[in-house]
Amino acid sequence: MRIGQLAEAAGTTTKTLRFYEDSGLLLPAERLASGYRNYAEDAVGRVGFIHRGQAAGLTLAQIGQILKIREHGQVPCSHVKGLLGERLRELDAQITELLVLRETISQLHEKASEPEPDSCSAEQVCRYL
Amino acid sequence: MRIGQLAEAAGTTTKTLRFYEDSGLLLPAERLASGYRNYAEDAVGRVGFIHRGQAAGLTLAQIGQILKIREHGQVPCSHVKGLLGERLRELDAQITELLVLRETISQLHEKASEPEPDSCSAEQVCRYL
DNA sequence: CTTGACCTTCCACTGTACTGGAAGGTTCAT
DNA sequence: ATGAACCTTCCAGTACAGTGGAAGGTCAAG
Repeated sequence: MRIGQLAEAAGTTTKTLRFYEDSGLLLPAERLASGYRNYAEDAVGRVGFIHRGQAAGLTLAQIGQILKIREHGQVPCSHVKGLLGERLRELDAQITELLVLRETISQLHEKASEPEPDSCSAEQVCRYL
Repeated sequence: MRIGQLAEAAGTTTKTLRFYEDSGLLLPAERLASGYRNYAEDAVGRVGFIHRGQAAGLTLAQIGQILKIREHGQVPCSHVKGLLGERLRELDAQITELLVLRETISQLHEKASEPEPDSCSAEQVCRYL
């Protein structure tokens, strides 16, 4: 199948597929006499794997690592487990941080809603921040 | 004060201060005969305001808007309130999204921890994703 | 008079995941 | 034979908030 058909089947664009090849996520495809890329059926699965990895919050670099391990004939299970655990810890930290920030902003927002519409002093930029 | 002293006093770098000037967040400073920037004392407060804005999750562009309003002699209170409200809604959406993602990854991670260390099929890249 | 710390401008690069567009080649239907 | 739809490569740009470095000017101390 040509690149446009793969893009259609995998739910992405030809631009993105070429970008994935440049990034080492897709192996360089076989070429037709015309120079067109000619993909095997399993390419759809590979792109699907990339999408599932992204949905799990992995970066393309991390997904690339998993793919490389698989290409070397090894099973990436434990590596994947490590990545997922790492991602989980990052997420927890990120969520905590955002909750703290939400609290801060919520307080500032309430303060800014108080009925005191005059007298911003000239020296400071804004008494709410 | 020269740029290095302002950077020291405000807890940032000279690079960043010049970048702020280029971005319109700091007004072009007065120059000494040597060409060196010569800042007034209140510049420290202005940089502090930028930092507080960032701590509240505003972008430099949004902080720049507030500063511009102030420069035009107006009070930015209601604008700031609007920005904070907007930021609050964005944060809530972001937090919700991350919690969903956390749940997804948590499940994948548990699945990857199950005691079934053999039999990754050859067709798929990894049975955990 | 030179060394070192400081300053100036300008250009390019960082990371992430693409996206846009130009210039040209291929394939197929009409 | 010509037009549309597809493909190729390569270069550049997006958003964000800076950071790195080169080439050169300034200032005080030794």
